[in-house]
Amino acid sequence: MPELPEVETTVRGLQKLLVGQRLAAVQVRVPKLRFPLPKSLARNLTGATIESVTRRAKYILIGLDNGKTLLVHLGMSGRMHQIAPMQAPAKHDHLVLRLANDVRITFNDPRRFGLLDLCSTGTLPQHKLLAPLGPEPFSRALTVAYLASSLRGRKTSIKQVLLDQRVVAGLGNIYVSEALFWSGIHPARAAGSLKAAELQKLVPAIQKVLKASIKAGGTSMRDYVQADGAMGFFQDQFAVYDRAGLPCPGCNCKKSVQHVVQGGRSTYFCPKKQR
DNA sequence: AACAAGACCTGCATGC
DNA sequence: TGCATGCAGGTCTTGT
Repeated sequence: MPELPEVETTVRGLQKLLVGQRLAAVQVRVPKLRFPLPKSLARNLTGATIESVTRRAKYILIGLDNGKTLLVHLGMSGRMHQIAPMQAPAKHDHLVLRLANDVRITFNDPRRFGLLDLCSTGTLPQHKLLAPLGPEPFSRALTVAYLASSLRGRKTSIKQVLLDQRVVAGLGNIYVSEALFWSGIHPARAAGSLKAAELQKLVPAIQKVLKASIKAGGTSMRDYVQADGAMGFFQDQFAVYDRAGLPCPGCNCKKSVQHVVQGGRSTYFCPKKQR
């Protein structure tokens, strides 16, 4: 589920709830997510005070005053949000954090593709999962020149290459379809065949789509909610994603949006506007 | 090195 | 009603 906008929205919500608070109790309910949880997780978290909540790609980074950082990835179906103080843990609440002020935060993930890990804050950049990540979409490092050199010679479709977190960090299946639509690029084009003029449209299109979604609180299709439990509303602004057979913005014809499968994943596009 | 396919999970919608 | 099937916002691992 969660791509950059959903993770960013979650981070912003968690910042308000967590920063400056001490972790009074940490309950690990299901120890096996994508990887087995570190055995020392609860021990290292309990009693620590949260100094920061930030994001790198689709990872949530929770910085503690004991020199450790909790790394959270939401996988396909994960969420982190507040639950009522007396409420019993729900199914798939794998980790429950109780703060000294009695606020409780759960990590809930039915499919368990998510992960939790603990890392020394000082060596965070070298973490095995963070080190290979490409530039953040809103950073100066994401330039037309960078993309041109990353895509050069690649025969894989631009759709699949943009899902590669080593190329650009944070895009997922929804926002790649949306960004390609707004840049007028056909998703099946070989990545290496894109012209500089097209990359010049792609970079701002990526930023525009992500920014609009963050503003809408992310996309809520089935699982996702913000940290305070509220839904996101970007699904109401989809140009093409999940809209097979419907008109795209700017096409007069009904049925302009096509659905194809690339690398086993759904892609949506308008064959009239995307070449 | 680049690329494709398989693997990991649960839940839900669909169709028989 | 039950059951089988396919699909879902991710990404690591394995094999060609």
